Formats: sequence, structure tokens, C-alpha cells
Amino acid sequence: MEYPFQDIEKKWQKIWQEKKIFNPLNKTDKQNYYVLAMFPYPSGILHCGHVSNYSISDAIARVKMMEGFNVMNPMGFDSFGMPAENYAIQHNSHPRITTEECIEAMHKQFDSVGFGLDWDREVSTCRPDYYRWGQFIFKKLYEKGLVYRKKSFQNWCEECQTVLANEQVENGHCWRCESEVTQKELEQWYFKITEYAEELLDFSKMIEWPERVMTMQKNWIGKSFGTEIDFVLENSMDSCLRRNDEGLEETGELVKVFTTRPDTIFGVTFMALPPEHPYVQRWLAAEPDNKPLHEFCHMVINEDKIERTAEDTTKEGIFSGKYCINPVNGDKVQIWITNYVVMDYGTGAVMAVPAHDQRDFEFAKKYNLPIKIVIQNKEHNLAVETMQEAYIEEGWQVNSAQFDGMENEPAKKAITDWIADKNMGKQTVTYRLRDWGVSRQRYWGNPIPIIYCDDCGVVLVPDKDLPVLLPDNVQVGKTTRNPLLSVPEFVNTTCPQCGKAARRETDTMDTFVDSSWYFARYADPKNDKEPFSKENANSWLPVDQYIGGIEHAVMHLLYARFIHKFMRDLGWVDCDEPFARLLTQGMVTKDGAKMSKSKGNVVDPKYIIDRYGADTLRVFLLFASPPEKDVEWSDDGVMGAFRFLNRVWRLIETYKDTIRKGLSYCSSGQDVSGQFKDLQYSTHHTVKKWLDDTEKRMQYNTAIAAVMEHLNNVTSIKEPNKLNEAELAVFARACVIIPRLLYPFAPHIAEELWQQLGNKHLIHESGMPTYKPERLIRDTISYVIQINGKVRGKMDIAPDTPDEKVKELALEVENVKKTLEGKTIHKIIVIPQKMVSIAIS
RNA sequence: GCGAAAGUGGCGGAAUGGCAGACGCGCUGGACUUAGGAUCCAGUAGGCGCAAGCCUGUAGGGGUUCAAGUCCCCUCUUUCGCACCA
Repeated sequence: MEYPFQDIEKKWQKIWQEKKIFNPLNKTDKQNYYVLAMFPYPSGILHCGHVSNYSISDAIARVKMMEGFNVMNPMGFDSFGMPAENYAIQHNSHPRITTEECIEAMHKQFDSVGFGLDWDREVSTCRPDYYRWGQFIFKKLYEKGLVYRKKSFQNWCEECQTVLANEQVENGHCWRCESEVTQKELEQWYFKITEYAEELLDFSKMIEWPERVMTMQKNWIGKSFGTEIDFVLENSMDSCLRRNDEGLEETGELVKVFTTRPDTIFGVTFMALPPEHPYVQRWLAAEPDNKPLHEFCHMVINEDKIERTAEDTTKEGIFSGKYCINPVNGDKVQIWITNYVVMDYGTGAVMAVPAHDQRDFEFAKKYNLPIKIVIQNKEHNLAVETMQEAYIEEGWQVNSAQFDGMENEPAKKAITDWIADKNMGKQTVTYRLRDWGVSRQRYWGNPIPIIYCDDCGVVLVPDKDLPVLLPDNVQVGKTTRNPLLSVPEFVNTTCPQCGKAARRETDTMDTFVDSSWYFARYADPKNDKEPFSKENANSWLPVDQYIGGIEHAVMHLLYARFIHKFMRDLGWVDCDEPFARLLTQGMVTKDGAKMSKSKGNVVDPKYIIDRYGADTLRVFLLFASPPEKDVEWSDDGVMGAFRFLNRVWRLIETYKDTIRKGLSYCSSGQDVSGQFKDLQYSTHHTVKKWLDDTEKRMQYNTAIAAVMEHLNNVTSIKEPNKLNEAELAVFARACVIIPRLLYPFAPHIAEELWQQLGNKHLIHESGMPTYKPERLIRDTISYVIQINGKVRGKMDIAPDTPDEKVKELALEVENVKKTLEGKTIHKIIVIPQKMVSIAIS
């Protein structure tokens, strides 16, 4: 007989909804607790990954409710983006319609799992009441000088008329139309996230973040210290002024290089520039007939970005015909245009030191460029003729003028100081992090609130005109170009400043912008005066516990931290970080692989819920592994969870009258023995373990295991209806704790059984379960006796036995005596309440 | 290549320096059954032994410790992130 999970689950979902227990006010006399799992893209189909993620946040929320917090666990939808456009095309519909349908479907499906979500606070990024404030934030960023437009080379598909991300380029061809991808210089909007690079490296305000996420962000930001050195361009067209000992001096234009190895500056034998470098672009323009140069640059620029930046790509280059002067020794060095230097790191120019940099070495070998040793190995003398690879280890400075003989490490600083002193450069810091390009040539996204006027230039849309509404009358899929370009009533507008005809920006924002502040909107989701009020934001933020996949370790979490810090700087919110604690949960796999349609290994949660109930599915997913690890799907595992819940049901259903009677008896616990003493211990011990696992460790698999173990202890009592009063009191208390311990994981069955045992309140209203430490004291303690690290005996003795007596007793144990025969004891160590360790010769 | 995490029975996993394998699955045997994807009982790391008990065992090797899956060093494997970053 299976327990009636279908009736129970519907019943309690209705009660929770009616009592609005998951719809917290912003201010109550309780302390606020904000738990948030990353909002989903509304695919319309609930999959096991959703159930797994939101089962974790739901468990946390319910534990915190039991603890007496005012808990917010909101839900919304990350509903802009490319997949919605594609979905609409497939279904011959419009993204607004299909997206809203999907949202409704998912809302229902989430409810069918019994998640305690605050739907009153639902946000959906594609709705004007939300994206309006995204545009507002864009404007604020712009006003603070954190938004700019920059021309840069992008993967461009002529056929689709859009920019492609690196991962959307397959072997140099567009992933969608398969036409060749070229590099096009385009104006794109950028957010100056690099302004916050330094603060984003500071993780000290997080209460608990996984080490590896912080490491990934650190690596991504990639701070490195080095020196910027100015090389003077020979025969340059323009000139610039430079300060020297005597005052200002006129020199040629400067080629600035960034290096982490200023100690090798005397070993520079050529300069390497990428074809994108502005000087190179200028030379190209000045020499339209220089065919080899044009061909080489064109080829490199249009090379697939991924391929070009792969380490094993062969280094290629061409001599530009230009020279520059090494400021430290006046050497005239050739300037080469190469494919191995990238424009957007450092200064986009490299001083090449083949003797001490492997890439430069390979390049110099290939093109027969000179190699000059300036760091000498202390043990084996290096010689240019015999070098097989660059020498990048430590050594003495040689051929380095006044620095000869110094060790190269201190020489780095000495040379930098000297260069700075001579105004030839300076110490500097460079980041790998680049500014955030937010322009997308796509329809289904948040319009950028910008108007272009021939007279006034770039003009922000005034606040009163926000939101810039995304027009609906777009033929999705009918055009391959940016769809907004084909909506004249959107494009054509008037300039807010001069009133003349003007046109709108047709790019939309990267959807990562939408997800960079939604957590704050939940605090005040219906505010139509501002993105959220400071009061409400401060009452909830930072998110106490954020939950999401590791795939968002860098992008989303870095962008959200950036925007949050910006909002803080605007005075909108006080805290420095948006997410105090972060849990990166694993994914649900089957046959060792992520569930996906293409692999055909998808399990439909709806089927499991219909057949075994939502509680079973949740218990299975939480029990299978700790939250941060992947869960391997197992049909047998689901059965195991179902069997467990059925056992709980049978126990309490069968004996509910007996248990209720037992609860009315006083339980002093002093008048039982044996099995019942053990059972009483089990009750208190299980609560202790459960509290530790749910509150401190957030390890739900072991919390559930503890409940299972306790259930085994309870069901080992035979014929409970024949117990005496004292025994029954213990038995009843052992039973009644089970629904409460099960509540965060299997809330429906828990509430039902709790009610059947005569309780009038909901479980969370009854507070956290507690245990009595004095009930954890056993009559006897089992000691293990180790000899040289091996277990040689056991003994059960009174817990308050003094250490000296414990030693004596241990030596009396039969097998211990035997093992010790004829041996000398070095040392006896007593670990109180646990073991005796004896070291012998 | 750099950085990070991990490696435990047939499987998922547990063990906060203190009895390795909790709990669940699977499997074996039994009970009840016309029947079982039901329920209940017993067993289940490997080896030796009639037994008491002994030996081996947490990827491999070394070390610290009375005591190591856990801490340290080296090697291997896997996964993830970054990747010509000057």
C-alpha cells in the first residue's frame, strides 16, 4: 500500500498558499533572511535540474522559517535572450507570447513540487516594469562616465548582420547560417567594469564563498604588476613632448609597452605589434600600395579569434619597415607586425626579448632576428649559439650597463625606478579583465536608451520617456538583420534636446545586464518610482544565501557584483557585496552526463511527481549527494526514497493513537532501560546531528541519513501498543520528532503527519527541534583500545571513569593483555569518551 | 602550459586527525504470500581461520603523529576554469 501522496501534496500546497506563509513583509518583528536561487530561463519545461536547485533553496528557506526568521525566497524569470527568439521562430509565434506562456507553465510546475516561493514578488526581465529600471541603471552608469562607445574588432556575420560571441563561431563560420565570419570594426557600448577591478578583487566582505569561485574570479581579473616603457618611434609623423633632466624635450611619438620583465629591457631586439594597433592601421592607410603588408594584416585580423589566440598556432609576422628606439640604450630596433600579440591586453605592444621569452624566442628563430642575453644563468653559462629555448629562470644581469652583476629579481625594481626617474616609463598595474561589451544586434533584449541626433550627437532618453518600449510588431525570423532596424516607428524619433528628427539605438543590452540587479528588485518589486527603495533594499540585502551553478562563477557573479557596487556608490543600498554566502550546486546527471535532449537521457520530473510524489523526488535529489556535488540519477534511488517515506507514513499512521497517548505521558527518561534508553538517546542524538547538518554544514544528504537511521531505531520497537507508560512516552517522542526533521526535505508528508498527531500549528510555527544535552549521556561508553594504531580490544565503562582508571581497565582487557605479553609499554594516551591508545616497542 | 578541485566497496555516498565504508541502492539467504517493482528478518570491503582472532585495504610512493581517507612532499589519473596575457 502506497501512502496517498497526491491528495496530501495538493492539500498542503493549498494551505500554504492560503496562509501566505511564503509571502513575507519587508519589515516584521522577526529578523529577515533572504535565500535566493538563480532565476531560470523560462523554457516552459521543468527539468530535474530545476527541481534539484530549488529543492536546496526550499530546504534552506524552511529551516530558516523553523528558526524563526522572516524568510524571503522569491522567484522570477530571466526571460530576454536569444533562446526565446529561436523558440518563437520554431513555434511560428512571437517571443512575447511564447515567453509569457512558458512563464505561466513553469509557475504551475514549480507549484506542483511544493516550493515555498513568494510569487507576489515575481520579476520577469522582459516586462517593461522591470526593464525600465535596467535602462535607468544604464543611464546612471552613463552619467557617471562608466559607459562609453568604442570601435573594436568583432566577429561579424554579414549574412545575419550581427556580432557573434567567440563561442558562436565554428571553424570561422557562423553557427547559424554557416557563412564566413569576418572581423569588423564596430561601435559597441561598453561598461567600465575595469574601474572596479581593484574592488572586485577584494573578497573580504563575503561571509562564505567557495574558494574556487573566488580563485576563478581572481584569475579572470588577472592583476599583474609591471612596468610601462616608452619607446620612441623613428621618423614619426607627429611629435610629442617628454620631460627630461633639462626640462621638456621634443621626441617622436611613443610606442608604449607593458612588461612584467623590466630586467630584460637591455635584451630587446625587436618590437612586436598586432595588426589592430592604431599605428599599424595608420601605416596601412599611408601605404596603400604595400601589398604584402596589407595582405598579412588582413589575414591575421580575419583569422578566427579562438584559433589565433591558441598557444599552438604558429607565430607569424612581417617587418613593418619602421624602427623605434630602446630608451635605455638607444638601440634601434625593428618593428614587426605579428599574430601573437593581442591588442586588448596591456598596451597592445610587446618589447620582444627572445633570449628570455619563449614566444619571442620562437619568433626570432623563425625570422632570423637577433638574440641578446641579458640574464645569465649562475651555473651553466648561456650562449646564443647553443640556446634551444628562452631562459626564463633567475640569474645575473649582463649586458645591462650599470645593472650588470645584479641579481635579476632586485634589478626589476632598480631598472623600473631608474626608468621612471628618467621619465622613460613608470611602474604600472595591468588587468586581464576587459570592459564589458553590452551591445547586441538582437531583438529580444532590453533597448539601450540612447538617441542619435545629427546636431546634438549621442543623447540619453529622458527619465520621463522611460522605458523605451521594445516594439511588438517585429517579424521575428523574417529578417536576418537586427530586427529593430526594420521597425521605422521605433528607429525614427525626435531628439529630446533639439526636437529635430533623430534615430534610436537599435542594439539591445546583453541579458547579463538584466540579471545583474534582479536580486535587489525582489526587495521592492512593484516600485514604479525607482528601481527599489533604499529602505527595502537595506532590509533584505545582501542575499544571505545565494545558490546557483558553477557555470556562473565568473560572468554573472562578477557582473552582478560590479553593478551592485555601482548601485551602492549611487547610495541606493549600503552593503558592499550582493551575496554574503554562495553555494554552487551540482547538476543532475544520468549515465555520467548532463541530462540533455540531444543525449536522450532526460528524466521528466512530472512523471516522477505523478507516480511517487514531489516529496519522493525531493528526498531522492537531496539524499543522493551533498548540494555542491553532481547528482547521478537512479531509478532505484527514487524507489528507495519512496520506500523510506512509506515507512514513515506506515509507522505514524498505524500508531497515531498510541503515539498521541504516549505524548500525554510525562517523559522523565529516568525510568526506562535498555532498548528504550537507546531510543531516547537516538531521538536526542538525531536532533543534534540534524541541527548540525542543516544549520551549519548545509549537508542535507547526511541530515536525511540521520532521520533514516532514527526511523530504523524506532521501528525496531515491536508492538508499541503494549508498552508501559514510561516506555510509551519515550516511543511517542521518538516518533513525533520525525515529521519535524523531515519538513525541509519532504514538507507535504511532514505537515500531514504532524497534523495527524494532533498538532494545530504548522510545523515551522513550532520552532526548531531541540535536544537535551543530558539525554546524550550514556550509562556506559564504548572505548576502543588501540595498540600501535591497531584496534586490539573494546570495553564498555561508565562515562565518568577517570583517565587513570580507564588506563587500568584497558590493560585488563583479554585480547589487550595477550597482545602486550612480553612487550614494553612506551606511552598510554586516553582520548576521553573515545579510546585508549597504547604505544609499545 | 598555468590555476583550482577531486580520486573511498558492485553503485550513490559517510567519516569535523581518533573503530574506514554511516545511510541508501544493489545483491544473497530467509519469513509472509496464488503472486510481487509490496512488507518484514538476517547478511554483504577482500583474504586466512572451526573459532577466538589475524592479515590486507581509502589512486601510487614517501613523510609528520600514540593515531592519517583526513595534515605535508612527490607521482599518476579525472573534472573544471584560463590559455601566445607580454
